[in-house]
Amino acid sequence: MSGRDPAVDQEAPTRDRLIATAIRLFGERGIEATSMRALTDAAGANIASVNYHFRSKEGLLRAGIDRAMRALNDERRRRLDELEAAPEPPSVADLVRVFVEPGLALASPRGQSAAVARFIGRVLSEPSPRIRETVAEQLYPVDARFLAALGRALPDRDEGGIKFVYASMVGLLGVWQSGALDQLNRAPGQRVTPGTTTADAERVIAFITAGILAGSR
Amino acid sequence: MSGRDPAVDQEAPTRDRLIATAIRLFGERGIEATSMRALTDAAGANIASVNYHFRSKEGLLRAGIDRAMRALNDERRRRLDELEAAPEPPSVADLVRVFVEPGLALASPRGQSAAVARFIGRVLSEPSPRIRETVAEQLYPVDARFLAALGRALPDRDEGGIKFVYASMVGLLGVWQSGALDQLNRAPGQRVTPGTTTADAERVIAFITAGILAGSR
DNA sequence: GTCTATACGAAGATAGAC
DNA sequence: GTCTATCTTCGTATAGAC
Repeated sequence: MSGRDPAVDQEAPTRDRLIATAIRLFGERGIEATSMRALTDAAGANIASVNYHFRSKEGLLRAGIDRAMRALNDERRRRLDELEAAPEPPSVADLVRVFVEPGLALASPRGQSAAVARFIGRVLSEPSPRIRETVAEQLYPVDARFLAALGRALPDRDEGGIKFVYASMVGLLGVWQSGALDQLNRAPGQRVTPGTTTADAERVIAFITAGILAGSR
Repeated sequence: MSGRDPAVDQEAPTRDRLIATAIRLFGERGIEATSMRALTDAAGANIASVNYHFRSKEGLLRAGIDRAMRALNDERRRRLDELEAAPEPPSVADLVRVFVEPGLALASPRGQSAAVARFIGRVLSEPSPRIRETVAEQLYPVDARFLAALGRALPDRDEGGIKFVYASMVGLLGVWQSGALDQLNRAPGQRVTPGTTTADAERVIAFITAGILAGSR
């Protein structure tokens, strides 16, 4: 494992190169499977730079979560603002679309979108309580707004019911983002199908919308 | 970390004690977070016994997946047999129930059910290709039967559509089994709510059933 | 303020004695 | 089958150069 990652801007400061490389490699290979030596090598940085800038591998991971999820959640908030500026209140289908689309069609300046999406999907399924805490902190401002909007769109549900359907949406989106199901239903040894395409977005939105609406009619 | 796990039968052979302890500790603490030294200590075995019986930590994990998922999938197949013995063909709701209920209400002789469910949820979100392969092998015989049954219940869908809804069901169940969403929507610092209860099973079934049926009407 | 060379303890894996 | 000793690689810490 030697040589730099050509997708990383070598002119950027070390700190930024480390975060960009972390999102890419954690997304592509997995977090545990990526050693700090391979990561700093790909970023063109010294092994000790991680400790200097982030204190630990987990600190670098948190910085990656911050960067990747902040952009995503800013976009979600922006689109929710638009939706709520309209005269009629948003439907459940509208809310699901606004939450899911930015996740499935991540726009990234350096074309890292697939790796970023996988990174977020992986982070959402991390068992470590500290990572979960970081994710929850990033998601909390968005959580609050979507839960309120869902509550208005589904006045017959209690708080537990709203939280349940919101968590199901977040979880299912994370599953698709992580590509965890790409290997499902293959005969043993058969090769893996590509991954979620943007064409699948409509199916994901339809599935989640119907799931949320279940029981209201 | 010293002392044996009281829940593990000390009379059982070393190999079985290791598998039982692995399912329990991997489920409770996470796979990466469980060291082989701590695991063998809890199982009352020597550190080298893992290498002898399973060649590696991953080999032990695979044995745990085999044991935990085989019981689950046997139960699914048994209930699917019952369903298909009836005169009228099973509905989508029936199929979802048969697949989801054994996952959410795992019956275990030693009351390890919660740990087993979390173990399976974690395994389903493992990024390692070799673990995914093992899971896919275990799931494949069940996959084939459920996909066929879903195809019969939804004659208007093509193969891709059937695979999509099946994968969504597997993924969403895994999310709930892993408890990954317990921490969602808490103010930062707030304590974590318990976990999925059996009472939630009906909501999960309703959500998935509606999601699968979306687009057929 | 940044970055590098180097060292330390713990992890998983393994060889060979018993 | 089981155990001790040992190997490599991991994440992390520190001293000091620029």
